[in-house]
Amino acid sequence: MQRDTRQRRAIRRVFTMAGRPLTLDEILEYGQRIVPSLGVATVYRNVKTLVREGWLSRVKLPGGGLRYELADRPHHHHFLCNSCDQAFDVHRCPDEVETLAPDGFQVDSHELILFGRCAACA
Amino acid sequence: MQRDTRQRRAIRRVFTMAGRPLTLDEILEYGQRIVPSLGVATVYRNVKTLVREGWLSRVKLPGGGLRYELADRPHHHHFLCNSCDQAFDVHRCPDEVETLAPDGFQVDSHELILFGRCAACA
DNA sequence: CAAGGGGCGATAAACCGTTATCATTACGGT
DNA sequence: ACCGTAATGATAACGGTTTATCGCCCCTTG
Repeated sequence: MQRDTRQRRAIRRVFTMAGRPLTLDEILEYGQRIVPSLGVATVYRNVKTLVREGWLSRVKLPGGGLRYELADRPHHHHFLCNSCDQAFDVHRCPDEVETLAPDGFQVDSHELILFGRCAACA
Repeated sequence: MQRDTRQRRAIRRVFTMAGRPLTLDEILEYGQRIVPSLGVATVYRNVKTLVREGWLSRVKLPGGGLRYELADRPHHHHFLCNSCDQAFDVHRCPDEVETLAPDGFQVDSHELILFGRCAACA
């Protein structure tokens, strides 16, 4: 049976407060501010579980490891800061993206990534 | 001084024939059809050199390792097949991409990736 | 509140892509 | 063709991320 531990609650809280995709290091760092003893293995375990439950989703952005975000967000894209390496949500999307593929190619989904400097770094 | 070896020529030929971004495994596989003795280290070494020379450029797509493509290509994007994991070029680009970022965010570049099934897999 | 067992966390170990090592090969200038 | 030396290739080593291990803790149920 699934237990409701302090660590698990902390990880969930980190995501609802962050509002942007997080790397495992970020989850660990922010989570330790709530539960200082939080360990790496626990983060990996819970993130994996939360993904399986459909509460989190994997965000594959270039450079470094995977990131994770709340799964219930509507369609959006991402901005990746070249300076601090943080990822942010971009809530607008160019139209007609599906039509860009070559003939015979079937588009299921798409990802648009903007690179640059975030508001804090610019 | 830079020598013109069979291996180096093979790797260059692989790229001019492929016309799409290649992973290191793909370079190795295709290269070995030209020079069967071709080894991993040689591929890594030459790819690194070719990138430094500006002949190849790194393509960072989600999932797995880096890919490489000819550097002299005009602005374009990529299609990633969910079935065979091959990457292809997409020569069209949505307009006004730079304007999608939130206020205060400075956009330097962007990458659009279409996911789906390529013509061969569909 | 007591007890059972799932979860935690420190650590070790597996994993994967990349780089270093080094004896051997072969390119290119003479 | 010869020779010096850069390049090759099999392998070991590396670094970073992810997973397995296992004794202890603490959440849950009765």
